[in-house]
Formats: sequence, structure tokens, C-alpha cells
Amino acid sequence: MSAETKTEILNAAESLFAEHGFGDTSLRAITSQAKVNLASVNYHFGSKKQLIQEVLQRYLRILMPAVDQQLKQLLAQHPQPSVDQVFSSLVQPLLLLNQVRPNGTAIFVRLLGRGYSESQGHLRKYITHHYGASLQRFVNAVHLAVPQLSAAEIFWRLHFAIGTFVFTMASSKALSEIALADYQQQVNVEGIIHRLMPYISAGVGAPASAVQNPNPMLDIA
Amino acid sequence: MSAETKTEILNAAESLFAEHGFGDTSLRAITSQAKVNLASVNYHFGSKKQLIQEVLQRYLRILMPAVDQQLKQLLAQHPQPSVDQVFSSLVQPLLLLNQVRPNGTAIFVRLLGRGYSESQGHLRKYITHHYGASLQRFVNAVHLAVPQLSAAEIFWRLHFAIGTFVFTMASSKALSEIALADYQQQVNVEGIIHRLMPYISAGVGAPASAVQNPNPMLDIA
DNA sequence: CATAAATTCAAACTATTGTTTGAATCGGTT
DNA sequence: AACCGATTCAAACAATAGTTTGAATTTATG
Repeated sequence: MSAETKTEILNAAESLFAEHGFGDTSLRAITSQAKVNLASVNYHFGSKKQLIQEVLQRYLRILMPAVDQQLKQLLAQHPQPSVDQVFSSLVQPLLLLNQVRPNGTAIFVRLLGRGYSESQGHLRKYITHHYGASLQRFVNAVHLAVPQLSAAEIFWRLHFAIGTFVFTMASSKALSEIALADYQQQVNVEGIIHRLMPYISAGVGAPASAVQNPNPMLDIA
Repeated sequence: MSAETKTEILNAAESLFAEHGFGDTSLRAITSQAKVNLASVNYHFGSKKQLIQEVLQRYLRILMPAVDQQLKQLLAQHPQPSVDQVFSSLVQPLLLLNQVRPNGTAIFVRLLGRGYSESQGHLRKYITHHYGASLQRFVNAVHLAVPQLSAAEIFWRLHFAIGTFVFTMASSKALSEIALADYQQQVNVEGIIHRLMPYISAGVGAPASAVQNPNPMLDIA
């Protein structure tokens, strides 16, 4: 059966990608764990690149509509939401992924972290292209929560938030191990997400810096 | 002359590493840009791994003592500093790198971002091993600024802050391009650093979440 | 049951990687 | 000028990568 092989490849790929990253996971490692032939990856997916895309798609297809719905519901009840409320509308959709697939939330957020740091902007472009409308709705909701910030400032703050989230999740395994060893804390992905929320909310909602843009024309990076 | 070749390799390596990451930069690309023979990398540095280390060392040797001194000075003047003051003590040392090497600040922070996300914890271990005392002094200063937070909470907040910083810097080139295209903003690394400060300060200083650790024994990540 | 399409398989292919080798060359010392 | 250690160089090496191939096998269809 074709569907089985394809699914086995996706399952093996997502866990290996999440653990070691895209670049450091070979097709041979994937097909070996999936117990399928090496060539079946190219047969079913065309290339490694497309395999990576489909691995992410499986989650995004579920996550993004859920976020949309959650946002819609929030704005209906609170036309002027708080930053915390807006970001908290991501939590339930993220945890929903645990029901779709065992350990789905952890796997997805790590994939997201890998995708953002390893794919030199491909993932960002892919998401903005396929889910631009949802993204815009989220940005608008943030703007409702912090109307005093300019659109540009919100752009920066949101990418700071993405960075916080994505980096933390990509390192979540290591961080959890340290927390256990040094502070006797048993933490899971859900715990980390909840721990992140106050940080991100406060950060995004912080008053803008007085010095907006020092040396504006120098040393463009 | 030996010193010249070694320096040329380091210069070429750091810019290529910052731009494309460690894994995606081949020794051939480095030696080609440095106009030296391929084998000279292994002759002068032993291996690619050690080359990466020396590239980072060149900056850390300058940055860390400067941070130490800045912190010492801050605490002498303000025995109970604010979060913003503690994190702002990183700014001058970071900008100092621009004087050591052209575009040094941007290159270093990108290297840092790459190192944190690509080296599966090697960089973190390296820094804590070689600069553990300085790091502890910084953590202590943060604790002075937010005494209401537990040591464990500060641990998490600091790693959130590292994530914010490191991810933003690793993506700084792409973000700057978007900011220019969408908001007509000319931003440089110094500008981004200043923009980051309110976000990080507010995040680290945020009140702790009410729900500390839901489902403590489940699904350890 | 037979035919055709879909899938699996072992093997080879091409490209790239970090590293090593041994001879050639350079630079300073006696 | 002759020597010697340090350095450079072109070339090859071994390992790994993604991809392709063509035959073998399975699956579905008439």
C-alpha cells in the first residue's frame, strides 16, 4: 500500500528533523527508521526539499485554521483584547496538535524552530504566502491590543516574539534537561509554552524605546 | 608569512559563517575567498571545528571582559539596578566589537545566533565553561533587578532573552530588508539592539505566570 | 486469470564534503 | 651559499550526500 509507506516516511522524517535538524538528517537515516527503501522518498515526494515541506504542511493545515477560529472567537467577545489574550489564542491550537499526533505539539514547534533558523527564510516566505490572510488577522489583533505602537514597531515586536518562541522551542530539549538537573523541574512543552506567555506578552506590550533609530544611515546590516 | 594566512582565513571564515551558517560554508568557499590554499586550514587550525572555535574566540575574548567591567561599574553605582540597566550593560561591549573589526558587532551577533542554533549546545557549553564566572555575575545582577522571581524562573527568562536576541540577530539581514521595503526604515545592528532592549527588559521583568507548571509529570520534552 | 499500472528494491551515479599526503617553495640562520 | 624548519601547493582520499536507474515485485483492473 502506498499510503502506508508515505506516512511512515513522514513520521520518521518529522521526528528526526525535529531532533537533528533538516540538514543533519539524511534520507538514509529516515528510510532506515521508517523501514522503507531509500528510493521511495524520491518516488513519493520528489525530493528531500518537498519532503520537508510536506512534513510542515501536515501541521500547518491543522494549526492555522484553528488559530483563525480562536482569534475570531476572541475578537467577538473582546473587541479590544489584551496582548496576553491575543497570544494566548495560540495556545489551544498548538496543544491541539498533540491530539492529531502523539507528541505533535513538541515535534511541530521544534520543526518550526529548525525551519526558521535553517532554511534561510524559505519557511517564512512559505508561511506568509500560504497563510498571509491569517497572519494579517493576527497582526491586526495585536495592533488592537497595543494601539499606541506604530505598525513598524509591531512588526519588530512580532519578530522578537517569533524569535523567543522558536528559539526556545528548538532548544526545549536541552533547556528541559538543564531545568531538571539544576532546579529539579519536570517541564514539558505545554509547561514551556505557558511559561513563555508572560514574557512575550510583556515584551510585545512594552513601551517603545525613546531612542527610535540611532545613526539611521550608517552601517546597514 | 604565517600570521597573514591565518588571519585571512579567519576573516573570510567569519563573514561566510555569519552569512550562510557553519554547516553550509565549505572550507573550499573559505579558502577561495581568503585566496589561500585549501590545505592551509587544516595546517593552521587542525580542523573545521577548531576554526569555528577560533572565529568565535576572537570576539568572546574581547566581549566578555568588557561586559564584566560594565557590570561591575553598574553595580558600584546602582546596587539595586533595573532590568533595563542590567541588559543595557551589554550594549556598549557589543558595539565595541565594531571598533575591533569592521562590522564586527553584526558579524559576531550573527555568529552567535548560528552557533546557538546549529551547534546543538556546543557553543552554550563552551561559553559556560570558559566564561562561567562572568555569566554568573550577570545572572546575579538580573536577580538583583527582579528579586521577586525564583532562580528557576530567572533561568527560563534569561534563555528566553537569549532566544530573542540570538534569533533576531541571526535573521537581522532579512528583517532589515523587510523593514526597508515595507516601512521605509533604514535599520542597522545598533538600531536593532536598541529596539530589542525594551522588549527584553519588559519580558524578563514580567510577573510570573499564575500557572507555574501544568501536568508536571507528563510528556517530558 | 491475465494484463497493466503502481510500487519496491538493490545498486550505481554524481557531486560535495573535510581531511591527508608528499613534493615544492619560502624564509631565516649559520 | 647551503641548510633546515615552516609553509604552501596540487592532488588524491575516504566518506557521505541526494538522486537516478532498471529490473523485480506487488496491487488493482478488466
